[in-house]
Amino acid sequence: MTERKRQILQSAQAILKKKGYAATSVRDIAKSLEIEPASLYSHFKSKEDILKLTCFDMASKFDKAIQEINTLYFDAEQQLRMAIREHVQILTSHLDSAIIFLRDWRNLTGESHLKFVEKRNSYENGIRKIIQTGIDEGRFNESDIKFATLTVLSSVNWIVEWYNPNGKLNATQIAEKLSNFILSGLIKNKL
Amino acid sequence: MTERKRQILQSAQAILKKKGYAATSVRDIAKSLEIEPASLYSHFKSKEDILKLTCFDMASKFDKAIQEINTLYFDAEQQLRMAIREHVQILTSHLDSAIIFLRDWRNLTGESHLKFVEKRNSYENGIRKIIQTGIDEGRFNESDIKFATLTVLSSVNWIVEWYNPNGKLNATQIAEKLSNFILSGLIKNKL
DNA sequence: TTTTGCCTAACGAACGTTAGTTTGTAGTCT
DNA sequence: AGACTACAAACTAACGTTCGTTAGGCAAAA
Repeated sequence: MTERKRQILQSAQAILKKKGYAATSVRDIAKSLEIEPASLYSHFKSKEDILKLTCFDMASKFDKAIQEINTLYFDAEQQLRMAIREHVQILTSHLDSAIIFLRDWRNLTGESHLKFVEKRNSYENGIRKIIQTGIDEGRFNESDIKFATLTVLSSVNWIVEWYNPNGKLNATQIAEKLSNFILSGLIKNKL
Repeated sequence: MTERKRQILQSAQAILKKKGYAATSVRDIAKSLEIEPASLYSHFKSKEDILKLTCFDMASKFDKAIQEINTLYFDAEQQLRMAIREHVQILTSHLDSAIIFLRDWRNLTGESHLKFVEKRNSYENGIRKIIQTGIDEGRFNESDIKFATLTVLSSVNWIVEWYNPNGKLNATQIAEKLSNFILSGLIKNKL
């Protein structure tokens, strides 16, 4: 990927984040770069190509993170804390892409769509595995595992809806707060 | 609203849910009803009119629920449990509309957009007020109140991403599980 | 006889994309 | 140094399609 291509991609993502993929035209993207619409096709095969690159680039970041964590021999609580920290870190340090990744992946078509869902499920399984370990260890409540996984992911992903890079909480702080909140819901009561 | 209009609205919502507002054409909607695209304009002023009706109809349901709860003299925990139960109930019993409401409100333009955001903030304030009461009562942790509110709403709203009307959990059961999870994150540790 | 619900036909605008060409720049050879 | 080559990155012009929407009319129900 050339420098220029990366530059254009970034500009495109800023607009896609604002307007959403389906509501953004190729002409919108071109205008923000002050080039002609046709010029974009020197860099990308299609409009969907931009979406594809964005979604799969993010997916691979998440994939890499969860795989690393899954190979570490920490206990479930530590693993979950790490996973949440990494997740928040990825989301907040690529906010534009993250929003597109979370909202617009549905616009992927054909094989891309299938592959994306596959990757998403695989990540979800990584999180689920950690929670399952916590239950096996006797540390986490024996709750509905699917339910727990989705609740964890939902609260983490929703961050992009309100996160402000200039706000008082940085990524690490958010991750810690969220971890405390989530773990108090998972960890067995010590009464 | 005539019976026919309601019928068309419902059909439209089923498609909007699947494809998203921006990616759905008026022709798509018409085709599913086996009528001509132009015929839709006997019932609706515009495509956005359909979105507007859907979003504000849902908003008013949420609005009504939170206002009722806010006038009741229960403690914060009870109020929050009620709010979550009502919220889940509304989401799951109007799943198509709920998904459009949550995902596609950004496509509202002009005054509708402003008004919608206003309504959303007002609802958010209702939830925040309950949590604040819990803190004042000394029952909830003195956490970042904005953070807590958003985390509660995120986990509740994410339900629409995985809820299956034919699944083993009904709305009430989901609400209770979620309430337990959320409250264990909010309620002070009794150690 | 008015109203409701749909029709046909068509409008201009915007859409994603293509073909073919020009421009600027960096490196290479004489 | 100056000429030649190669390539990246943009351009102009236009393509066929789809978009949301309107005007005006027709048939059946109230």
